[in-house]
Amino acid sequence: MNKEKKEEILKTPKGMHDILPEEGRWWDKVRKATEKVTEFYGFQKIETPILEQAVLFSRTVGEDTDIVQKEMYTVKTKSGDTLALRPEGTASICRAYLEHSLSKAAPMQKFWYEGPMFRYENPQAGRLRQFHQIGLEVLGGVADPMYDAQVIIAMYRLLEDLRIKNITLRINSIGCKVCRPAYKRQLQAYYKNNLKKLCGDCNKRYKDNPLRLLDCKNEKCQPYKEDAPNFFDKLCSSCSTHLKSVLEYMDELGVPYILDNQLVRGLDYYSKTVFEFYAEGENSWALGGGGRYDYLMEMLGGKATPAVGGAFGVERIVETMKSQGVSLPERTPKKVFIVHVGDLAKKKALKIIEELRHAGISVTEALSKDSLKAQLKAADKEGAAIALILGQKEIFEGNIIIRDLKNSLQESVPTERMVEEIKKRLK
RNA sequence: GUGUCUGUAGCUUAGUGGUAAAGCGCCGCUCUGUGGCAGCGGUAAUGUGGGUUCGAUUCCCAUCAGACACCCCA
Repeated sequence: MNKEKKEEILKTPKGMHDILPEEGRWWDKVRKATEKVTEFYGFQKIETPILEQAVLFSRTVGEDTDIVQKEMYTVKTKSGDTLALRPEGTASICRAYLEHSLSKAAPMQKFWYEGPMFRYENPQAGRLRQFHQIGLEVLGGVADPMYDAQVIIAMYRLLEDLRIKNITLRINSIGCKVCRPAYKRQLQAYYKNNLKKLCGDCNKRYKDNPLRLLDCKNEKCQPYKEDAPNFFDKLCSSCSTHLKSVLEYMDELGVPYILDNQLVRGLDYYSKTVFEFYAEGENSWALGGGGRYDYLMEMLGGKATPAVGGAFGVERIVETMKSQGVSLPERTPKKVFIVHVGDLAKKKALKIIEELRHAGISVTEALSKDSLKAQLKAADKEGAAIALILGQKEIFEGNIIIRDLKNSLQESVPTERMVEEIKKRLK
């Protein structure tokens, strides 16, 4: 194969990465912590396909959002369906919930998921084309702010368990279909006369998504933000009490938060509570976020169903753990290493490995090396405690040498007593 | 989609318009059935394509990839 061809083939697609064993240890840590937290708070694991009907996302995430318009990977199947690599998890969970009529099983259910998500963007810090999310969802029941609080607390505890420091929680309410449109109009009315003085992005926002006007970082636009109508004052009474009780729960649980009226989430399906987690002073991007989405099921043609959830970016969590100096547990070396001398012993060694497996003793080897020296060196590097040495002489006598690698003492024992002797020494 | 910077062994980094260095790693030898230490040796690289030049890893252009930022988001 010529060189250029090879260069092309041996490359992950842009913005997508292999997770090599060393990196994978961080992921394992996150996974284990997630399993513990979700189990404790009663979330059940759910897995959905990575590909879904593209319309599932355009309906829910929003036809006009960047995620759908510019960032979705779509695939035409041979039968003419348009599928999409999922850009997020919530829509799939809701689809499954409706498809299998899960609402009939219990009034309220909690699910969690993990897996790769895909967005076609330019990669940069904390942003990839294939990234992984861990998400929690509470579906059904009533739109009780307690559930908002539970999702938040579970996510908060996960970050704590992972020893992430300076966790900042930002909360806001983006209202409901009663107060949000009214607020949007007021905002537009307020900005209307100043459009010429605003940046180009804000002019677009004015039309498509007025809420984001408050999000602009352009200097030109800052002066106008101060006097803009505040959503807190314009929330309807239902939204306003909902937000208040979520905050009360946070106070009750001792979770610090910042009430951030500039927090606006980019997905259409949110209503009322929205929140994001940051590792303050570490990165500009959020570790995760979420909110309430009481209208999502209806968007999919189902019955109106209260729902709230949130998701973390696994890569972002791992990055933060690394930069904050979170430690990884020491690798636990295999205790027993088998060494052979000569071809006959090599064959016999394979059999001994099986014997040890039956006895529940895990063992490593470097049977590809032939010299005794090289094998012992490898044993040392593995950090093994015991080396089993098997050569012509031992096979002939029906023995095996058990060598203690710490103090270099060794003893030849009959093979029948091998397991027993190893167990004695490992204690 | 836009902008800025970067691309040298497996990893971390030197360096030069004229034979491309080192540390770590890996393999081996010193030590022919006994590891850790040490000494010695070996392994392996200028992302890709083009241009300028007698000669390019170095300069120029393109491209790809990466980093960072905008946009947006996990």
